[in-house]
Amino acid sequence: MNAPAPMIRLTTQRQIILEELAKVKTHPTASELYDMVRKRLPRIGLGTVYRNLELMADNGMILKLEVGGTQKRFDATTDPHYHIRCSCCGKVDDIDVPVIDSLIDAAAQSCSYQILGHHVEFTGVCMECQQREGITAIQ
Amino acid sequence: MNAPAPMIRLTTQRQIILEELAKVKTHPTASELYDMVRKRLPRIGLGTVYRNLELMADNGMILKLEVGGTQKRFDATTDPHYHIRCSCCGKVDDIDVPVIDSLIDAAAQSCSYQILGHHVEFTGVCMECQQREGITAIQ
DNA sequence: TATATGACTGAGAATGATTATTTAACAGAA
DNA sequence: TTCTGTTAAATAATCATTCTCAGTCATATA
Repeated sequence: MNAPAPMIRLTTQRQIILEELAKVKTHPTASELYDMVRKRLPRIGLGTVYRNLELMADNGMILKLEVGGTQKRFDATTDPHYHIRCSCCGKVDDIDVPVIDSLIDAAAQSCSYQILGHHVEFTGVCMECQQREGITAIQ
Repeated sequence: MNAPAPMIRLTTQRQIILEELAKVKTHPTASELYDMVRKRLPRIGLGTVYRNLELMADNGMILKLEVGGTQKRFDATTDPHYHIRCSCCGKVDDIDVPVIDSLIDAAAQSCSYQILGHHVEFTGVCMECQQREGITAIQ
């Protein structure tokens, strides 16, 4: 159903984007990644980063996280896992809750969509934001 | 932790936005809602729709869905339920899969976040898009 | 080695969604 | 009424993302 992953060439830009993404445990946005990559390739364009992230996601080399918040985030770890997003600072972390494969079957039985996948996103307040809240006492 | 819902006045604009939202089973975006509301209030501004949707969501009167895709969507049904999004046309529907409350506990035990909630989003291809694909044999 | 071809890049313009700002109208209290 | 704060409409501004285009690079082939 989805396009069968047309092989792509691993250019310098793509390689470095991939390396920088794999280097971090966070799930950077395109522009965070742009900043990271620019330290090694100062002349790279933001468009190139966007274009190649999209391309690599289509190829299954990386994961595009379409979670809440205003920006898309990317993840070098492609095996299925869930995420938690801090509703305070927007940070996204992996969360070690077992993936429930049976959800797919349940979904398939209760609607006419052809199911492709699922994702669970938790929301919460990260440790840093909890502490910061504690100090300033609120909001 | 979250602000304790400052009561808001139910102005004509707010009432009509709410009515139009409740009227449909889909989960319209702000601009879809803007088009719907304009049939009854031709002079309403897009900003007003955005402002009031945000306000009503903060108040717990409606649900703001921060699901994948580029636009936020809104839902007049506030009790917990999951959604499925068509990866082809972007449409979002409710899905009748039982909500798994125990996920919250599992999450709480496996990370240091203070958990606030969770959401499951399925992706798939809706009936209309399946049929359209069948015809044009596709993509 | 020269050259043709197509994939790829960087720069910047364009787009689309959302938020902020400004000014005016309005509701309720004094 | 007059004051004060809330809300609305219009519009400008912002932000993320995508698009366009001219130039560059990799590869293959003559």
